Amino acid sequence: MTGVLAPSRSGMPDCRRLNIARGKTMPEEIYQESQLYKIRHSAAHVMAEAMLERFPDAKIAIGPPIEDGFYYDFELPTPIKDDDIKWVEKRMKKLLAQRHEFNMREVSAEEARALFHDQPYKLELINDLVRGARAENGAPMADGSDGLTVYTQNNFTDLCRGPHVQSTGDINPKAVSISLRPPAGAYWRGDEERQQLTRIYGTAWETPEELRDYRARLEEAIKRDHRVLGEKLDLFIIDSMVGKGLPLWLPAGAILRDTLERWLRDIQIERGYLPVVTPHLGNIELYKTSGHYPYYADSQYSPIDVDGEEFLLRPMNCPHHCRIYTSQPRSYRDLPLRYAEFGAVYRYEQSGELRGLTRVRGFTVDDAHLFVRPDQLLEEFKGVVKLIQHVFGALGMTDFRARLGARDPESDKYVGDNALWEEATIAIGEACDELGLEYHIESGEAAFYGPKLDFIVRDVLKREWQLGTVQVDYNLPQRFDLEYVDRDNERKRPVMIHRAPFGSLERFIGILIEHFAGAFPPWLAPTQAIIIPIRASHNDYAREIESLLLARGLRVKADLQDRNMRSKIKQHRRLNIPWLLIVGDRDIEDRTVSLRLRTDEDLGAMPLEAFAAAAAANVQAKSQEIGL
RNA sequence: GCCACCAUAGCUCAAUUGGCAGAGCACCUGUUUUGUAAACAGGUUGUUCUGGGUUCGAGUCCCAGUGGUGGCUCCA
Repeated sequence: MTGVLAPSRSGMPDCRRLNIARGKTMPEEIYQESQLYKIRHSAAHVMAEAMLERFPDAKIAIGPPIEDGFYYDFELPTPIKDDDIKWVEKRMKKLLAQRHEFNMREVSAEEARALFHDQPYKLELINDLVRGARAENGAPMADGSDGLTVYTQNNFTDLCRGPHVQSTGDINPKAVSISLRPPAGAYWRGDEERQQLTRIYGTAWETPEELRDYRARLEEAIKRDHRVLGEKLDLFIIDSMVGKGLPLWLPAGAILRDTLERWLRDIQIERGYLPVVTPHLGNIELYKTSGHYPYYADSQYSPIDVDGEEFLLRPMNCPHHCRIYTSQPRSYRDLPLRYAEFGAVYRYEQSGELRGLTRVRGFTVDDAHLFVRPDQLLEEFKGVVKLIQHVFGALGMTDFRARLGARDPESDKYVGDNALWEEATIAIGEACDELGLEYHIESGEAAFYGPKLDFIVRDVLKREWQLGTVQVDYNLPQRFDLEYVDRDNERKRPVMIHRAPFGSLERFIGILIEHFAGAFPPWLAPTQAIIIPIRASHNDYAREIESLLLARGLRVKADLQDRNMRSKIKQHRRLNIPWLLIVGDRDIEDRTVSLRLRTDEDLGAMPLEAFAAAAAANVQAKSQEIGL
């Protein structure tokens, strides 16, 4: 399997641009050929027409279809209000019902400029198209200098390559909405330095039923949002007095986190990793030496003065690990050295970027740095990829994409020798090929010091998040002057591999909560079983079971509250506890537990010892099933 | 950081044109002793995010700040 060149997320300024990268289940090419695509593209034009009626002085930018809908960007003379949106939506539906035809016309650059003489964004696009500018993915933005086309429906003409539906009558007004998502600011051409426009999002489907389903899917998604479940299941809070982006782990969440941490730590020890522990601060010289200091200027906190020396709250762990490497002379026989640490790091993130557990200001990287000889690079890299595949696989997380982040040849933000970059990029591709891992290459997604392989998943609202990552680095070994003495007694430079299978505990758990919709497999469930006595007279037996199961290493609790059994069942069902053990007279007599699963399946009475053994085996096996 | 929106009890939400701050769940007390999705009765719970302003009177209107949501940019 070879990598395919995929478009970068930004910089395709024509109106066919898709701003959300698509998963492999819905190939972009197929979408672009679909009727739905034409409907959404056309709906965007109709929305623009209605917007221009509401805001005659608005300047129009671009309006492409996206996943689940479309948007159009405008420069507005006044801020848009909810009433404006309502008006535009109503007007839009009327225009759709009027069955206006979409007419395509080829125009010369001259004509196009005349048509859009008062539309600066269109003029900029025309100039780029005429110059034969290429999008970042290398695709021509127009077929040739005279290939400009415009589409007109009713009183609105847009510079556009199409395709469109025949007539607005092909779009069901009841399958269109622009009020599901609020308007957003969006920079012209995705460039923070340029004008911020107002983006109006819409959604359009072939039938009203599809729109209804889409709304229902959104509502379902909210229910499994990790922030909603985090509160419902008492996993974590983010407290405004502690600070935004600084999550506090509650006991249940801390158990989940600790379970994952211990699991990965054990796997790593089996694979020859060595634990290290390093502090959360470091002298600023450390980061100047590593070269992170200027590169991370925007994302690190102000230095802390300690007796006249400056210290940084660390934004990454690698420099500390490099200093451990240099603390002793190293032989070729020592390599590879794999230093692992669950290392807390702190990064300044703009307030608007913060989000639940998936984007925070203090997080823990399940970090490791592998110091390897060049001849070990490929094998070690493969070992790391296998480890990540194992981690994802064990959790049933199959819905990810792998991205090979290569350097952007246009940019000068990278350090290091071109030949080494080339070599490392090829090595990563080879490793993936040998492991049968499907991936695609994206230029501009590399770290500043080297190419990387990232594992990317989508959350419930289809946003993409980078989790696991493996990065090859020739730069830090040089900056820290890392060496080993080779077989021939020559001092040589090792290569570094940075890797984090989870990426960060915070983000990973956020995604994991959504992946399981809060119903964790028993080995991860904060409470694995709850024992519910039917009457207070059964409390002693419940306590006895509790001790017995605790002694078997299970996380269980006897619910001795003075309330009836049915209300306890309801309460614990809500918390997604995998196993409910109901005990009454019959159970005491037979030394059984009556097992009810959180799926509401009633498995009936089961000998206590049999349950204990089966539950322990289930947890031991990290089973995804809760049936015993 | 930027654009738009939002903020009422622990949670989910009410409160007419500016006119006594409420309900359900949770929690507490009592009664009830229950075999698989909410027993009954009573009770507690508020700086209506904060600070100003307008008004006879502000949860409601205005300004500023804080926090949150959706998006952009950025990112583990």
